[in-house]
Amino acid sequence: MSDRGTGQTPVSGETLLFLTDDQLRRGIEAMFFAYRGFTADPDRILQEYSYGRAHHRAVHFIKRSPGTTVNNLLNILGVTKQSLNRVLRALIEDGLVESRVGKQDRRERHLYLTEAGQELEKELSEAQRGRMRAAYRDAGPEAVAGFRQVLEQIMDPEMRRHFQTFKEGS
Amino acid sequence: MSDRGTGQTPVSGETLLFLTDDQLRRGIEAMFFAYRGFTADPDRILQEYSYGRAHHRAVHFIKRSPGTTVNNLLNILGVTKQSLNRVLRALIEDGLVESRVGKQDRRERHLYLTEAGQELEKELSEAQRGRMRAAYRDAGPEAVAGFRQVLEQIMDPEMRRHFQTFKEGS
DNA sequence: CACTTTATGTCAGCCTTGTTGACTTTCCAA
DNA sequence: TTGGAAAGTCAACAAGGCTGACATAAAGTG
Repeated sequence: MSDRGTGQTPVSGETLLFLTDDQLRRGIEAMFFAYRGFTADPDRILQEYSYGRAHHRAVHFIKRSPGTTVNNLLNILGVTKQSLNRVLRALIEDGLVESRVGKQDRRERHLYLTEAGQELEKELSEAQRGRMRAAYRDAGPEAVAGFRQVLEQIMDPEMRRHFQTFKEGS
Repeated sequence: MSDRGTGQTPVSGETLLFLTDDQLRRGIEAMFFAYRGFTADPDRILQEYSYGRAHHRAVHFIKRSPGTTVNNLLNILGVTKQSLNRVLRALIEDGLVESRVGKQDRRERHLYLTEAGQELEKELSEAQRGRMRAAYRDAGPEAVAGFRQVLEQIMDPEMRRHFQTFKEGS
């Protein structure tokens, strides 16, 4: 151990070794490689339907919060309305998503998955969950708790808010 | 299948509750939101230089393995040579990366960061490490161990090979 | 009622970063 | 000497980000 990297200085306690630049770099690379795996299975399925990750994200969060408004989705996904609209238009035209005018506020559009949309969502999420389930099982419950804990800390506060909102809500 | 279709059904042992569809969904969303945070700081810096994430990735792995070949980088990054070439060309033209003809095999190009390249890399990685360090510190060493363990399981076997190669190498 | 704000949609155009395909040059190795 | 691997280039294209401008309808406000 000793040095490693450039910015190493002796640390006070041995317990802080996990904060060295080298450990952090490994964490960064783990995130990079893991994210590729994380998206690989849905990506393959999406290709068959000529959709992309953007469609997957929209479908996922509509499934998660049926009746969500366009604006809400915009905030969660962190893209422009033009970008999201392109994706939603395709999903609506293809009959996967239904857009209903709001009852209280008729300016709003509430988004729902159709039967076909539910099916695609199921196919995508089952593929993605399959990999996650295997990873969780191999790593064990304590590792999973740590995994979730660190991920939550990595988020921007605003994203964390979205994440935690989902946690409680339903 | 029994459970984990749509909702929750009793599982065999209480320890398996972390494998429910809902827990998996939370993990999936955590990955999504965390990855956004993970890339946010470097993205901001890159914008100032009119570079993108692709440039960051190239710079990161050249820093990690100085003298690596284009082909090696291609395998790690998982993109086409045309795509990587565009990025490398820009970095070379801007004087951040140096491409040296191989001595044994003169077809190969070995890639190195120049002084300027080192500087950009440092700026980017310090920003990214800063967030990771804070997350690690808040979560603690045991959580970090779990985090890394799960991420490694999520990777494709080939990516895991790359990741582990880096782990040992140097 | 008039005015403003909000939610949404849409058009046009731009950028990055990925793709495929075709082709060339270099040069190692059988 | 010839085949093929490594690298680079050119062209064309697509997804999915972005900005800016503008339209519409509905809600809110004075």
